[in-house]
Amino acid sequence: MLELRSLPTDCAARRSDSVCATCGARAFSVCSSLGVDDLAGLDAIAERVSLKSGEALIRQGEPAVHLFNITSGSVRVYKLLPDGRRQITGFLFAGDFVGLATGQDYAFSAEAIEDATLCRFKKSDYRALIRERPALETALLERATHELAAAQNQMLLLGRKTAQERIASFLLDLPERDPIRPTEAGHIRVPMTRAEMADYLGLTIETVSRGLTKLKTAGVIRLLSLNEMLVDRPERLRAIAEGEA
Amino acid sequence: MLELRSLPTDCAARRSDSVCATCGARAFSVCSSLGVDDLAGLDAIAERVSLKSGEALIRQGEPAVHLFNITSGSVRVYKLLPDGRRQITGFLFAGDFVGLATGQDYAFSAEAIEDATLCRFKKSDYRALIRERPALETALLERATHELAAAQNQMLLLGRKTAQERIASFLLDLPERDPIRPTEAGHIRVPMTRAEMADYLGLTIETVSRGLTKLKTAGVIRLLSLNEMLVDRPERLRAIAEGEA
DNA sequence: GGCTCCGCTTGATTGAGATCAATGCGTCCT
DNA sequence: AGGACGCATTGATCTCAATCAAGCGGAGCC
Repeated sequence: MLELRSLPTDCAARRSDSVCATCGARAFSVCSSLGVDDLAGLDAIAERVSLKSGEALIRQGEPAVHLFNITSGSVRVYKLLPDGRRQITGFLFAGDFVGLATGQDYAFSAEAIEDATLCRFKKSDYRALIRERPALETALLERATHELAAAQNQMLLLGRKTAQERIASFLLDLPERDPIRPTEAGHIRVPMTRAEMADYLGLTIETVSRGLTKLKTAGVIRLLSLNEMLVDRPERLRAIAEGEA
Repeated sequence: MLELRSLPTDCAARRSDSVCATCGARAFSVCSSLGVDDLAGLDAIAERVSLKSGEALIRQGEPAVHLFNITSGSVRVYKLLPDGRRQITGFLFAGDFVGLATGQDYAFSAEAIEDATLCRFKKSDYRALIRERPALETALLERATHELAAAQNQMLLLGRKTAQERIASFLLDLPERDPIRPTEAGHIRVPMTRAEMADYLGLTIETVSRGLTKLKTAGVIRLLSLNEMLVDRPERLRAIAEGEA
C-alpha cells in the first residue's frame, strides 16, 4: 500500500518538495486534516490531473476506481435520466472532494465547467491512507455531513420553492461555496452557464434568464457580464429566497 | 466521558444485560460496527425513548445536543419555509441514524409518523465513543455516503421527474429502505399519509392520489388498504419511474 | 470587415400540476 | 347505532413555468 506509482508528470521534479505542501487548495480540503509530516504519504498516492472545460472526470455507470480532490477550477456533478433530462446535483470548487460513493460503479457523472486541476487517488490507496490516518476519516465524515445538510437545502429548494426563490437562493449560496471569492462583497463569480444553472435549479434556461432579468429590473442585482453579478440589495435577495415576498 | 448517566427507565433492571445486545435494530445500524464487548460502552451512554405518532425528536432551530438511532417505527425528517411550505427530506426506519449534522442548531425537524422507539445519545458522549472506537466512524461515514447518494437521487426526482415518475420511484424505493418488509414480494407497507408522500415528492395530496389511482387503473399496482399496496407489474413500475413510458 | 456560431434574452402560447370545491369512507367516540 | 372527524378521492378551474419561436450580441474565424 501507499507505494509510489507512476505519474503522468515528471516524478523527479517533484520528489524534492511535496506538491501537497504548496497546494493552494489544501486549506479548504480534507487534506488539511493531515499534519505536514503526513503529506508525503498523500503525495505518494496522488496523481495530478488537468482538465479542460467540458472534460469528464467521472462517468456515470463506469467502475468507481478513483477519488478526486479539486485543486482549482469548477466541476459539475450530475445525473441523467434515460431520455436525457439532466439534474446537476452540485457544483464543486477548489478543496471539494468527490467520488467517495459506495457501490461498484459511479452513480453520477462529473465534468469540469472551466479549466480545472485535481488530485486523483486510487480508491484502494486512499482507503489504506485512511486506515493509517483516522483524522482523515473524521474530516471526510464532517465534509459528508456538510454536504448532506446542503443536499437537504437543495431538496427544499427543488420541492417547494418557486422559480424566483430558487434563483435568489442560488445567488446567495454560490459565493460561499466557491473559495475564489472576488474581493468585493456582493460580487458574485458565476462560472456556469444559464443551462447549468437551470439544470441545477430544476428549471429551464428561459426561466432562469427571466428570473435574473426580474431581479435586475427590481434593482436587487446588477449583471456586470454573463459571468459576473453584483448584489445591490442582499437583504431583499434573502427575503425573496425564503419566500417572504 | 462515557460515564453512566441517569436514565428514564429502571437502571437496575437493565444493568445485568445489555439492551444493545438484544436490540433488533442493531444489525441494520451503525452499532453493528461495534463488537459485542463494546456494547457496554454504547449502553452506558444510550437513553431509550418511546415516541407516539406525531411526537417530535428534533425541532428545527433548537440546539443540536442529541443524536438518535431509530430502533423501531418510522420518522419523517423535514424542513419548513417561513410560510409553512414543507419539504420532507427523508423517512427514517429502524437502524437509521439522525442528528449528526454540524452546526450549533438543528437545521431540520424530525417526528415519528407511527409509534417509534429510539436510542438517544448526547452528542458529546457519542463523539467520545467515536474517538475510542474508530470502526464506528467508518460505519457513520459509510452511512452518510449512502445517504448522500440517496439525496442525489431525490434531487433528480424533485428537479426533473414528472408527477407520475416521482410516485413510481417512491413505490420502488420505499420497501428497500424499510427493514420491516412484509414477507411477500411486491407487498409495500406505506406508513405515511398521502400528505407526507406529497411533501416528500414535491407534489400535492391531490396529485399523489390521482397518480396512485392511475397506476391502479393501469393494472400496475393494487391498493389493498390506504397503507398497503401490491405491485403487480414491477417491470412496468420501473419503466415509469425512469421515464421510459 | 463581415460572417457564423453559440449562449442569452424576450415574447407568445401551452400544459402539467396546483388550487378550489365537493364527496366518499373508515374509525373512533358517545 | 349514529354522528363527527380525519384522510382520501374525484372533479372543475386556474396558474406558473415549460415549450415554441424569434431576435440579440459577443467571440472567433476567414
